[in-house]
Amino acid sequence: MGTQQVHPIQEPKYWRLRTVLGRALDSEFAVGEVLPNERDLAARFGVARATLRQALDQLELEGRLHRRRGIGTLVAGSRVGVPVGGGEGQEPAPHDTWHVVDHADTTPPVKVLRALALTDKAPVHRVLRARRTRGQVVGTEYLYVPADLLPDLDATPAGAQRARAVLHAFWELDAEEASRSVELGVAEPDVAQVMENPPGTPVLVVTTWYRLRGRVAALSVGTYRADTCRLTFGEAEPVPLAS
Amino acid sequence: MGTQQVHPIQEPKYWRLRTVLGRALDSEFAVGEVLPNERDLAARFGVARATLRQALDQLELEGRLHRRRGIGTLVAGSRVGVPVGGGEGQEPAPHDTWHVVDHADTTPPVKVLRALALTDKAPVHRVLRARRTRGQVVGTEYLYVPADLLPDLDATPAGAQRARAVLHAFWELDAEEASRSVELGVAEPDVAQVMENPPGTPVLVVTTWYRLRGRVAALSVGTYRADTCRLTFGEAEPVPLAS
DNA sequence: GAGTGGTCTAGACCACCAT
DNA sequence: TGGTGGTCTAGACCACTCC
Repeated sequence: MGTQQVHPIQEPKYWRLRTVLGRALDSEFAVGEVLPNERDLAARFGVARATLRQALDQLELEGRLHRRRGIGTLVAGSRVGVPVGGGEGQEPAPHDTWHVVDHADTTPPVKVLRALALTDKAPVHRVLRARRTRGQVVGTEYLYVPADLLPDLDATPAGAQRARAVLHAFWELDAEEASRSVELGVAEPDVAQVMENPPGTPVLVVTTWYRLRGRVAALSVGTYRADTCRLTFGEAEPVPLAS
Repeated sequence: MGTQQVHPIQEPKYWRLRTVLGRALDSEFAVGEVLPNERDLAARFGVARATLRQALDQLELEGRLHRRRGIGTLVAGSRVGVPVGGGEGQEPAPHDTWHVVDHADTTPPVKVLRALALTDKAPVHRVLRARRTRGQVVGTEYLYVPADLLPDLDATPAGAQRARAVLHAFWELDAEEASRSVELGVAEPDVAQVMENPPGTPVLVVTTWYRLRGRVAALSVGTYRADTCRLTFGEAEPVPLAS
């Protein structure tokens, strides 16, 4: 049988490593436990450190590992469910809170301007909030509201105080959440800083269109840590899917 | 001023490169255009190829680039919106179709068993479908239905034919979509093959719980290409957010 | 065969954290 | 001060695609 293949599909080393390490995480490690360091692990499996790191990158994308510089590589627990809408009767749990960070009148990104059908001269409120679950910052949100939607807003306060005023005024408009989308992105430095995360970290970007009197009135762009978050829609899941 | 800092925040080279290349994509390249090859780009920016590739990895995560072995690195268009639920009146567009691939009676993953409150002895239907949008496979779905929910199913057909029979029988139950969640994952080899994608590609994993007569009756696990998909909920967005 | 991205190596140095 | 992960280098070879 001279045509027998030793490598049936030519599986890369790092993918094989990912599988092996993943099984080890299931059977031999507890959540929060620290793995051997990368140099030792690489030596143990007979690969270069860069190859070992490729395998760890995969497991980190899956939310099964956390790596902290100066500390080590830790086994992650299951992701926390973060309600992002759809469930109309959802009352916020006490361990799930918003923390208003800041307000600005800066010009929004071009994408936002286009979605709101505005020119770059139109004044727009931008409110930055951070979302905390069990003490951990899991995500941030930029809310963009055209200023002419809130004519009765007094101009005196600034910063977080003004942000709260904008939020309350916007809530009183009772705009409808018309649509929502989720896609993958990476954390820009501004949100990364709020999320206590390095820039470039994978994030889930949630865009919400608000409608008022048949028109797109406002837009919010939420950014959630992809490593620790599982976004939930509708009611909370009947049974947790923890591993 | 001897304490002046030359590198205020010590920005990594690959992050700076990502920003520079990202701007170049906006201003100097058209969708579908091929970038210079990695060796030339690395030389042009005076970095090692591995560093250049780190920057390209980031841009690929953001869905701004596609890399094809043997071809080159191409500028990606905006992501395609894929409706995944919530919009009750959503009629499927002609360019958005499901293609039933296969049926199996294999034991589901442990996570699924636990969510359905089943033992690993209980027979469960597993239907695999692929979702196509404009000729491109954008995602796959495993639907898990306990066999005792479909007692009237005749046992004769097999493969895709049986899969369709299971789907129709399940639809007639008219189960309620109780909850839904989205998280980040990587493509396992089985779904990667259906999606015409290499294993390890980032994907958005959509889990849907179906409820029937107050009980969790079935579960579906959808897997969508994170590079090309933007998942949409509710109505289609009023204004596309294309760049 | 020539050109592309994908994988892998063996090293080096840096930033961060604990002690 | 020593250990950790993060970054970066300069190469090599492989798999795939097109001509």
